[in-house]
Amino acid sequence: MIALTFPDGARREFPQGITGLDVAKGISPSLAKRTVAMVLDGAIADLGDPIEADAKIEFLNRDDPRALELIRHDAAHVLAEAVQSLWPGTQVTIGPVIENGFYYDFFRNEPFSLEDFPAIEKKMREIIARDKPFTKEVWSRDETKRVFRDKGEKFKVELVDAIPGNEPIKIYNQGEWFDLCRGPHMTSTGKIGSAFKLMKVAGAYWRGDSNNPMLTRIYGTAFAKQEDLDAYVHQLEEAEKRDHRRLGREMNLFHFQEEGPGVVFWHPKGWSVFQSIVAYMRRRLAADYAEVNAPQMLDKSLWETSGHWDWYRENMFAAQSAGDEAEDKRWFAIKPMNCPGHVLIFKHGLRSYRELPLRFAEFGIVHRYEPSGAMHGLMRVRGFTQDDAHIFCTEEQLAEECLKINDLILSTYADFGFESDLVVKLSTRPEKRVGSDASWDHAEAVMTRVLEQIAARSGNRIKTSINPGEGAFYGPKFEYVLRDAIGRDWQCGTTQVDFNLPERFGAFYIDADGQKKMPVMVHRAICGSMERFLGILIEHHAGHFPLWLAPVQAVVATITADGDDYAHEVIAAARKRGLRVEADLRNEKINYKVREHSLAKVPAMLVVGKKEAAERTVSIRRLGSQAQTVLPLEQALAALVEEAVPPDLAGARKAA
RNA sequence: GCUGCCGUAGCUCAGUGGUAGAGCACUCCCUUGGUAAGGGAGAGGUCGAAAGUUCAAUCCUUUCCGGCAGCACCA
Repeated sequence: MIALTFPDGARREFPQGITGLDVAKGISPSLAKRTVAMVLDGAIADLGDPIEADAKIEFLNRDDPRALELIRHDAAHVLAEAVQSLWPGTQVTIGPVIENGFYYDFFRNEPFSLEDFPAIEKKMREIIARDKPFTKEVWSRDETKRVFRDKGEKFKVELVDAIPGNEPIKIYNQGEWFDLCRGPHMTSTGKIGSAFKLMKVAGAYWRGDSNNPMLTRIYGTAFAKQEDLDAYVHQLEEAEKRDHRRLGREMNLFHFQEEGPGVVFWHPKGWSVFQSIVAYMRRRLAADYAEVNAPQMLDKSLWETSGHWDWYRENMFAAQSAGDEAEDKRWFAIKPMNCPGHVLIFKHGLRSYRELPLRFAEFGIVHRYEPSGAMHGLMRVRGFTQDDAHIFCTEEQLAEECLKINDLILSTYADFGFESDLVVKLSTRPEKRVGSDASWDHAEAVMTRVLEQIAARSGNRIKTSINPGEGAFYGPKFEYVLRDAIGRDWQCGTTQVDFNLPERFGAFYIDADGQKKMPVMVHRAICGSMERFLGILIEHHAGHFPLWLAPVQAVVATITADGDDYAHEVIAAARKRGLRVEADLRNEKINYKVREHSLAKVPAMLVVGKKEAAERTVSIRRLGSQAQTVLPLEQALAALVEEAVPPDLAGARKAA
């Protein structure tokens, strides 16, 4: 006999090997009917599994959040069956559940297209309506391979070989169709319900390796209830509305064009926001960093010294004199990183231990030849500005410097409105790397300790994790990940410890004992790429920038031409106070103007007509609100000026 | 880079084997209107580039360039 503990705390004995289904039936037939799976000691299992030992048991119905994964996984199986029944000869591979749904990868000479979706969905509905039970069998390895080989499913045969020897080979049947699968599944296909949808089709490499054949992947999603599916589809539409590429065009911030793949044409308004961010960063750095500027192009030999020519050449641009007659035809590499330049600045002249830590910051523009398929608006470009810095310090100063950087990064994110759901990840030594194991051991030990301190200092508000093998080739790194308003994660900041570059360049300082010593070098970025960070901000705010960032903070719009003189006065007064304002004195109705500036996402409209001119007031309409507030001019401007103070200055003022 | 899809006016998109259209934006005119589109007229395109098929190509074919989705990549 075994003892099962139920969620209400009740404990009952059952014969060993009883199935979850029989336990449920014993309680009530209706429970058995609505249960799709069970949870044994916290792990989801097939309801038909025999229970062999004492456990806590819980029955899941399909509305339980934990069942969502099962619904999606089952839907993936049904998708595969539907595809194979519509296109016999198509090979099935894998079909896992992912964050917002599921996918299934197929091998077929003719790829699928969106036009195939209605037919596939129809077939899926048929299979679900049949409501065949999912039944599990355990097969022998050889048997499994033989069956799949006979069916021409060579990918499945490979999968069987990849299953560790001690694990059973499980086959799930759903009527006639079956699939190799780890499980668990619900009791029958009918439990999937009708709230599913195929989303898109794309290529994907077999087992994620670009040397392998390309498969066709069909993405889908499924929910317990139709309204959940509708809400999800709606959320996707919302995400599309805040796509920074669309907003960048609509708000006239920047553009791209064919002649410059992956490089940004910044328009006046976009550049204004960009410069507001840079100005903010400069203020934050003023106390501790010295800003420098290293050359854009340097002789190839320097990149050989740094190791980039060997390690990073595929991603670099190179340039030489364009003149046919030019004598000097040597190659210059356009910098993909700022670090070598900063090492050279450090190396210029003798450095004393008294100067350390020495912190060089640069808003350096780097160019990287990114794979064409990687480029994506501002998020992934070939030319971008880093808020980069390199810190040269002693071994003893290293941990303290990392913590100092941590404080700077976290407080910066907070100022931009990213305060919760921050994660710091430590990436450790990769397979391809430079430096001795001893120095990696040491660096990782220091950074592991710092990581613990980061978590502790934040009162465990900051989550931490480890990315094994994801470090840079020259050292371990911290990656700072923030979450935007619609729940997407972005890795922005990074702190990297480097014991490679100082050595390659022979950088040293004179220590207190008069001896040469090699400094430790720390690379760090906060926003990462300013372009990308701005892209994130656009999507985070859906284009509704806070006043301190908005390129045009207010538009002064007249009702009729009678207001023109006063409007000029208002604009002059606002500009005098440092506000970025524009005039709209066009011969258009106020409705038209309101609509246009609302679409352009101008935070404030100051409407002036006869009345306002006579009373020396303005009628304020804020973006996103229909309400109008009439205030005396001075008062209105003072409020806007106050609101437009950047968060660091506002914070400093409050502290004072 | 790989797979698939796409490329027509500044933007969003129709369209045809016989060298092009709409709406918005733009310019001008009328209108001076109190908080999300007043009316009229005009201007604007080597139909991504090159080669091929054809009497004839924006349309069919090939290659290249660029973009989108996903994969791989993100040092």
